[in-house]
Amino acid sequence: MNPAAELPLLHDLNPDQLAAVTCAGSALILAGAGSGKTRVLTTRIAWLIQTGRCSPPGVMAVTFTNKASKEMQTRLAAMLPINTRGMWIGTFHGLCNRLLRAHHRDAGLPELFQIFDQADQLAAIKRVLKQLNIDTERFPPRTVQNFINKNKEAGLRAAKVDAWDPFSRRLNEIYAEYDTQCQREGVVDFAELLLRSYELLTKNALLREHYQMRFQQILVDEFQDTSQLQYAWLKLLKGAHAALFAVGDDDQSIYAFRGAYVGNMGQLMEDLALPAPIKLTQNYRSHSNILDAANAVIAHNSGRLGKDLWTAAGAGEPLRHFKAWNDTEEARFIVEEARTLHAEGERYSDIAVLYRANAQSRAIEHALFSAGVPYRVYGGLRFFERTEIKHALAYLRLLANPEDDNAFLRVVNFPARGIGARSLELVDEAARVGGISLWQAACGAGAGTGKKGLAAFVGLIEAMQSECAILPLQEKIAVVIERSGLLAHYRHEKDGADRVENLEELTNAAVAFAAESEDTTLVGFLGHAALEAGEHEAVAGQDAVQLMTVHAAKGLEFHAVFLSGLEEGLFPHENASAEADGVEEERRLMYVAITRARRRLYLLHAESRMLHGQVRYGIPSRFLDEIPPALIQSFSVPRAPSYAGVSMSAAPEVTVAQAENQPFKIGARVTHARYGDGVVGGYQDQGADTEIRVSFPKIGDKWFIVTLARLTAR
DNA sequence: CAATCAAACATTTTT
DNA sequence: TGTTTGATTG
Repeated sequence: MNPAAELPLLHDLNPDQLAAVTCAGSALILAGAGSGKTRVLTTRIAWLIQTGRCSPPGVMAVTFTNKASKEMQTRLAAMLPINTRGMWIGTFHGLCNRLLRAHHRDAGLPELFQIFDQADQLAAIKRVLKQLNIDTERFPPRTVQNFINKNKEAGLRAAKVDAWDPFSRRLNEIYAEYDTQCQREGVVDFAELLLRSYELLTKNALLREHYQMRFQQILVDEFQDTSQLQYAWLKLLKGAHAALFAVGDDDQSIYAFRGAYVGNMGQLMEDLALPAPIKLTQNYRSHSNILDAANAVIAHNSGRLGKDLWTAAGAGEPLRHFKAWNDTEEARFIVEEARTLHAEGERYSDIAVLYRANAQSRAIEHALFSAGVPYRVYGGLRFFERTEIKHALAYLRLLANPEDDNAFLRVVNFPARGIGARSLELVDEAARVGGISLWQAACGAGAGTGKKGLAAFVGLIEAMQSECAILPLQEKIAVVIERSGLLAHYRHEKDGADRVENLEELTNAAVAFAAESEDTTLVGFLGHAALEAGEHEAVAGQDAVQLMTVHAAKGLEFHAVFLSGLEEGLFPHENASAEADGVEEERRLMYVAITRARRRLYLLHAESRMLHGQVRYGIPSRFLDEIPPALIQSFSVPRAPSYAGVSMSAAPEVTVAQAENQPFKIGARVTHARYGDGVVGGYQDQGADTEIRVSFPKIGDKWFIVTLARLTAR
């Protein structure tokens, strides 16, 4: 036994984990799904420090999500008696932000530079396009945004981009102008955070050497998702002597479309002359039937680093493959099965429904909703992305940095204060001619001409500025949402109650931020808002079925997983076949999906599915065929071909089971599990299902599927 | 300026 | 099919 294993913190690591944790120098860890990756990462940091191999300030640990970085910090705090504050633990973007804040002058940025999120970036691009008088039909803002981000992620400034054809040349001109605008306004987008700090370290030898000296141990999570620029950034920081500990899984690389480059794994081995990756293949999550299925599917990919997952747990249940006639039946199956599982003692929150595309959630939500089964959909708008919050943040940004034209435009006339397109055009003109910001132009216009609205707006911002100057963060926010008129505006709006609540919640967010980060500055909070859009997760304590895309499920696990829509064209998605290695990436996505399940996995496919308002007939996904049949139990519900979607010519079975289809008389008083008392308003045939309309006094009319709705007579 | 309407459109999205 | 975007209109 390795003497190192005497340390309590290394107890019950398996041999591979132990080898990874205690390895010397740089390493690539190939960490399969559910193999204890996070544990290895945090234990290594703790081990490095406890054995005196590294001091806390010598550690940098990089993740992709705030969630992952928080989890790492929490676990470390539990393992180490010391404060983890000396370490740099955070996301790529968070750490770059930190670097640029500390050296803003060297990076050529104003002290209070602001961060654009995707939406801000898009708005800024639209402004550039307008200014350059560019036809947005030929150059859609999204295309421009992709072009800019792709190039930044590849480390290329506009001057370095190879643009030969007229189209890319024009795109590149827009890129250049966009960057100029950002620089003028003192804002950086997400990709810019990376590129700017990379350039800072490249150009500034003193700084580079300082950080290379400081960080002796650099650890990276989800290494397969790094972009080329991120990898270059890591290598730069690593320098000649530090150790780079990269943990990742090439089989779970599903973000190529966002610039992730799996090739970095092979490149790392080559660059650092590493012998072979350390493979963590023991899975602590799933039964072997599930793992065997995952292994079999992913084996169809080429160019893998290569690994098979195994488990000490038993075979477990077979996978269940359900063939539904259509998406409605698929959804109904999920509901019934979820209810059964729940009745058997499973918590709803341990059940997940995964799908390839968000649009698939609707049918499932509808069925769950009608049946009164609690559920939660991941992936909607997050807190800091809500319009009312963005408005409030824009006011705050304007206070911190009046040059921010994006923020200016967002709030100059919101709430409406009589500043129309005409006035704004004049301001815009003045700004362009004078080479000044909209804010400066507005100050001039407000004072000089008789533009009352503008003068009032300028006065308002200035008043808020002086009023807020000495207030603590949360009071600044309170003042801004009040004085700006945002609160009043939403209070008067009919459906504004939620928005008012969110605005008030913003002050709480500020308090929480100040407490957690010990940063009480406005700019600190704004950075936090841009880099951490807020939680996506379910409210703790609420027991609900989890609905999400397969992408969103990465890193999560559930007792039971329903994988819906396993049809050619949907999963693998039809667009994927056009992309290089597209199908292989879809297969990795399938691999991620399968490995989410602990005990039970349902594979669902529907013969016909309503897609974009049209019935589409799908053949079962090739991925189903790639799973050994011995692992699968297949079944379906026999059904007469009377469903309109299946056969247009078949006569509808109107006379069958009429009583069962319409269990309540119209006008009957019923009670619903969720909505309480109501009155039956009518019925409607919806393909295979009959729907019932119930009027609730407070809520209004609701439609339910008769066979699913939990209605009782009263 | 808000409200309404037709047209376009619909993978995935850690920051 | 359902949502989002933009253009038109009162």
